[in-house]
Amino acid sequence: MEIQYDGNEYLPLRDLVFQALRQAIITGEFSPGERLMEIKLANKLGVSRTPVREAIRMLELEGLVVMIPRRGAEVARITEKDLRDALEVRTAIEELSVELACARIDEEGKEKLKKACNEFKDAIGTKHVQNIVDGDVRFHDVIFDMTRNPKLINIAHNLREQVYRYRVEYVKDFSYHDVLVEEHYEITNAILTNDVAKAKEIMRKHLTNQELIVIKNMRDTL
Amino acid sequence: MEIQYDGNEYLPLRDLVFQALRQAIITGEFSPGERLMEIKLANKLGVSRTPVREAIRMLELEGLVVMIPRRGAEVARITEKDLRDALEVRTAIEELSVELACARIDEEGKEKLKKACNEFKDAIGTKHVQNIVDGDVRFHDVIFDMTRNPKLINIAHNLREQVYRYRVEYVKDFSYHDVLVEEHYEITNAILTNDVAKAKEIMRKHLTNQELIVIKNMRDTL
DNA sequence: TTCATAAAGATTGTATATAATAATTAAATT
DNA sequence: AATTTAATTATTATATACAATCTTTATGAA
Repeated sequence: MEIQYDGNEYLPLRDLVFQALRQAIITGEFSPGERLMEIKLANKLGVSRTPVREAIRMLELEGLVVMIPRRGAEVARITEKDLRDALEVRTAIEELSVELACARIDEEGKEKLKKACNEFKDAIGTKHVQNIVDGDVRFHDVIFDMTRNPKLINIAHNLREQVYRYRVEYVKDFSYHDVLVEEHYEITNAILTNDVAKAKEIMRKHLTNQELIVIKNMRDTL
Repeated sequence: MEIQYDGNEYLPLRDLVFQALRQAIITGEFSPGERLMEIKLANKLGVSRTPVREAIRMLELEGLVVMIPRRGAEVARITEKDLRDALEVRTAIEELSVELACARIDEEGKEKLKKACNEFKDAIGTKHVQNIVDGDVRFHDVIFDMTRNPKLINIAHNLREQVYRYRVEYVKDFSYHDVLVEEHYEITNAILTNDVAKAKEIMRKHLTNQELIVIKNMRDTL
């Protein structure tokens, strides 16, 4: 875990700490249930307790840590129900997203979508988990961006974060890779041809598939 | 604005400050664009800057304040686009809610729903704005609760907060009151008879109506 | 007057200090 | 040995102190 200074822009330490801690949590560097102790983290990151505390407050609202009064923060333990709940909402958000994307897409959006779809296929080709996850994130992000609705984007990102750890597990199972690519292409074509109903239908199928597999993987892991 | 100690439970100051500030923002005690200065708030509430700062961090993630680096926090200015964006997502969330409510309702839920629906009618009868707003909140909360999905509930509450100020304005216009009561009854009946399609349809209409009127009111206010 | 510049003050950002509470260990008692 | 109690340590919660930056006011020159 390390603080990343990004470019020349000014960013308060709390934001850098927040990003560092978030990254560590969603990638699994911190295990669920693990306590986040301020002094330890502050020393590790080379800052004082103040920015660490503020970052933890932010992670709490993101749902990535839970606070126990007078005891501190610990990494949120994700239950199967939590996963189902998040995916239930996420499905509705992603369906809305493709609907809005169909309505608001422009030429630039079409190019970006095709590009992201092809790049995901390439990422699958590398058989490298992080590449694949990143490619998937970027594909869905292109669709989110086309909604031009920052609040929607915010919620979608937050829901993704909450299940990120288990989605990575999912991608490790190579047997689903071809289906994933196929579904992305179908979604892309439906949006490009403005077939709203089909786009929503496939997106729903895409996420339902994921849900089943992710939850199965989760059970196996435990 | 005042800190409210709630019962015997222990709650950190930051949470009390957070609730006090949130209340002040959504009720309009603080105007959009107004700066939130730490020392001033700390003195007003009789605490130090630390819990105030932490509360502001939380409000930032809720979208109720925006941070300008090295300048501090100010109450979020809500544009017409912000309202549209929030209501766009809220519609999808509320449609999902009635769908899930239909699937997961039990006897206790049915009673609660009928009760909330009747109490909303009574609240309208009082012609008292705060009563009406509270009654409306409780009605929709009963539906949210029936989803048994805490993440959905969280998101729904957050979206409500972001437009609360303007919804109050909306309720002040008495000419829509009868329609509101009628729509609540229709939604209630559709859920009780498990008519998912109708419940979703009316909920969508209910929110679209609101959107139009709230935005009209907003334009008039400015 | 108007603009530019400098000084003063106000405010946030970060660090540290103190207080209150929780967790752990050691001691004492049964 | 097991259990309770006391003492110690660790940790969070809150308050304050200091540093960096922004804002405002005052001053001077064109």
